Amino acid sequence: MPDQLGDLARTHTCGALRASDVGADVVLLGWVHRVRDLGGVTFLDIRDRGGITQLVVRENDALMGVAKRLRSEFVVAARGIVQRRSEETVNSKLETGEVEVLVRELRLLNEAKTPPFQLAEDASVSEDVRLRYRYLDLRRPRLQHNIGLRHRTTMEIRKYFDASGFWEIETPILTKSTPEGARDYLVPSRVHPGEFYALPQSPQLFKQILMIGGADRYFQIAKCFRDEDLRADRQPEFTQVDVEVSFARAETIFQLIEPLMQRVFKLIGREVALPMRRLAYAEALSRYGSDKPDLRCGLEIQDFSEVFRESEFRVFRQIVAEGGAVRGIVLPKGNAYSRGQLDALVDQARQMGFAGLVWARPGEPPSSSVKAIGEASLRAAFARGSASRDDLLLLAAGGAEGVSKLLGQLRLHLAKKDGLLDPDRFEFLWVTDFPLLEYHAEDGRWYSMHHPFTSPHPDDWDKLETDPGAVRAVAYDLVLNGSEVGGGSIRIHDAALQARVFRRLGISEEEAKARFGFFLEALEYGTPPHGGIALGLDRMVAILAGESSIREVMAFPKTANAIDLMAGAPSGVDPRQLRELHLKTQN
RNA sequence: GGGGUCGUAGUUCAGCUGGUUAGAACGCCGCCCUGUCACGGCGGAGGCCGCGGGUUCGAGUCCCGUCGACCCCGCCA
Repeated sequence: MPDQLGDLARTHTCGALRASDVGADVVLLGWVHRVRDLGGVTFLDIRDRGGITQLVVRENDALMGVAKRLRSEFVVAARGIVQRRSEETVNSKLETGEVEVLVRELRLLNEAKTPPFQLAEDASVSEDVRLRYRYLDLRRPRLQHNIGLRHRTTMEIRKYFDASGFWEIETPILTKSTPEGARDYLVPSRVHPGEFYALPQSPQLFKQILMIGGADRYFQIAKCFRDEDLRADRQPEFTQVDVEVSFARAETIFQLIEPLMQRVFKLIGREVALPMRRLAYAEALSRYGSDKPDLRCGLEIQDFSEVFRESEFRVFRQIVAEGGAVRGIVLPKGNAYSRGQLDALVDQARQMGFAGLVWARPGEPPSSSVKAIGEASLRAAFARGSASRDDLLLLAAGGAEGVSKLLGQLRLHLAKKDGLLDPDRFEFLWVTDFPLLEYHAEDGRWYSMHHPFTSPHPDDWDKLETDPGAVRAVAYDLVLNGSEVGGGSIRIHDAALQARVFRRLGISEEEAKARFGFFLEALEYGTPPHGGIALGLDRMVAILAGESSIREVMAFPKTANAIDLMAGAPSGVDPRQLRELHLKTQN
């Protein structure tokens, strides 16, 4: 039978006591972190969210019997007197290490089974075990820190938006399926046989309708759901800081979000320099081979097409003649790469999808493999790329965009390998002027790159019908260290333009009405110009915490197979539940 | 859907080219210990080597399949 709390009320957390508290009669409550039983005296480290404090239980004390029973992770209440430790016994590793509590009263509030992994050590434990026993992992310093940081981040965000005149408004979790975009999670309706709610992929339409409803400035820390495959930075349910502003231009959003980032990064003691850099999508792609470039390293992609237009190297010449491109990266100090490392790199490139990767070292005569290129062309290429004797030139050829994207991957690979991505640097970037549409050859139609409510750039409206691929959107992503941490746009507020975009997407009037009718109708009742952004809270906090997976900043994440190892979700359900929901499963 | 890494004690790992009784550390259990703080000392328990099949005189080790965790591609308006 465990003891009850009785009249014991916490006076301090386990991280609070200092030399100035000596003599105080205190009550501490927490878990047994570690027991050091020396026979005549027993030291107990007890732990709560605040830290660790050493308790002392001495012989001849009636309490010794209780102390001897204690094991790791038992829950205890201790009342005692704070005493100063002698100089030799001060523990500088503990915040409370100058003092200890001489126990006068000790209650065993609960026993605990031996944990499947040690909490007191910062030992490495495989992730499935951590997830299965998430409540234990949550007691360990890493998650305590990350979850606390997440709280401070959301508080900072709330304070910021409140001070900026925003209202936090909740939007429905049970909503309507809008099958464009990611796969929906569906919720069957009991009351309406054969009909379904969908969980929101984002509160997109609701926040726009809030603008129509005069909310003017809205934000929400919103759970979103997407039934797609997972990654280190993607979970089926995740949290967006969702923002929408009436009468906003893109500039309004940038100037709103930049100081927010500044405030948030102050939480980890970092100054963010403003304004942030901006890069048009097309430039990001050609210079970095990515729409979310990591700017912590240089390694820009350069174009060498002109060098090879007249070259004696047939392969490159032909690709350029056919409208392709020869592009490459100059790797500083790359001359140090051994032949074996270069072979491995070429191999790696093949796996990434490169048809071929040519390397050449300015510092030495051309190896047999690059002789075909010709000395003159090589010299011209080195000059074009300003490659010095210590450098390494890497070249690939093909369709311009494809080659850039592959080189973008290679760039990151090289940067990681050579340790060029300083984890302690934070490079923000706005990527702007995304294309409005992208063509999918499989079904021969255009799709919205962002979503169908994104405003086309006013200068490009007339190309909607004639040259859809060239239409820019007033859309922007916030990129941090190569991670997309936010994305947004100015929306279409004119029903006629919205209809035109739907037509371009091949969505008939009836179809549009069936899917978004409520929204299109609302659009006709005096919609103010508006726009906004959604920030990926999980990714943001992961970066703040220095974690490479968002699972480390979520209290209860799912595995890569979308399973909750602790709760055991998903699971089968009672046949009666299915009947009530008018559902039958196959097989 | 595809590719890769990994799966051995509660945990983290070692286990060679296939060869006696599968090891270590930490944890766990018992005894001893009055100033420890990763306490220490002595003793002990603990293994479906993920699962199924195959090759072999013999499989933790080789092969095939399968399941699970992680990473990547596809997917993620």
